[in-house]
Amino acid sequence: MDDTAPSDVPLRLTAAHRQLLDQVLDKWSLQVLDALCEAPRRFNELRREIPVVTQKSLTATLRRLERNGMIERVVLSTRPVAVEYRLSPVGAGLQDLIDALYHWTANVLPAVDRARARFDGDTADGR
Amino acid sequence: MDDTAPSDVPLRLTAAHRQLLDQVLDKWSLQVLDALCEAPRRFNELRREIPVVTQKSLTATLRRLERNGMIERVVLSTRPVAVEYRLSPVGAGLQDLIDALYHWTANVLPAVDRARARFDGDTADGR
DNA sequence: CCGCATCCTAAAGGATACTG
DNA sequence: CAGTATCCTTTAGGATGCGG
Repeated sequence: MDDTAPSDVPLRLTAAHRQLLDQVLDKWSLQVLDALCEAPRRFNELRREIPVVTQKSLTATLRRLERNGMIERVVLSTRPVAVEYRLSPVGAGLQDLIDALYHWTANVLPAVDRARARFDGDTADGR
Repeated sequence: MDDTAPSDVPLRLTAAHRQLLDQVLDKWSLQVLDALCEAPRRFNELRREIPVVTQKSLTATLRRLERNGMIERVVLSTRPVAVEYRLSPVGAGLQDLIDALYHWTANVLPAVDRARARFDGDTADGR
């Protein structure tokens, strides 16, 4: 993976980059990827694990992640049919990023809560 | 900020973490933060820079980021009024993450394009 | 210049029923 | 078990006009 010249890149997100991030970092995708980072999962395992996702949203999310090459869909020829979803090599590269996001949120969450309380308290003054 | 014990955390995203990420990593927020990483901006500067954002969406995004303590809103007492938005200390911690996201997307984008073409080509077979 | 309020459309997403 | 199809509600977000 040629990751040279990390300092002279424009460092602004282009449309193509944002489109990819939008398809991969949305609400449901994050949770699916988070689960698959741990181990491959079957469809209904994900459904149970993700709390309140509907079948429709989960299907759409899995299809989108598959289309973008983040996950692989493996049909096991058992009876009845079983389908397993697992991280692709490309998708596996997301582990570190999700990890970093997790640690960042964990660190700032207290400060964020304070900021929210402060903001919500400022309702009657000179805004 | 105590950033100890990075290895024995459960590493699963909780509802509170995801809610924060949802408020900060959405389509418009990413672009606003990306711009503010470079330098503070005025309202209409952001509007011009973000291409197709409407006033309503930009206002909503800025309010949400301000509420979560990611950015600070500074009213300059000029004539007419000028308002400057800048990254808060907490929000500044996002620079590295946005950076990491950028580099990841830049690296995988070719592979993603291939995956998309392959997926979209598989339309008539046994799916 | 900055932003709020209103209206309205388009898209996401839930509920439910049915199929290989 | 792993979906597809349909309907229907909720929300995001664009357009426009006004106010501080």
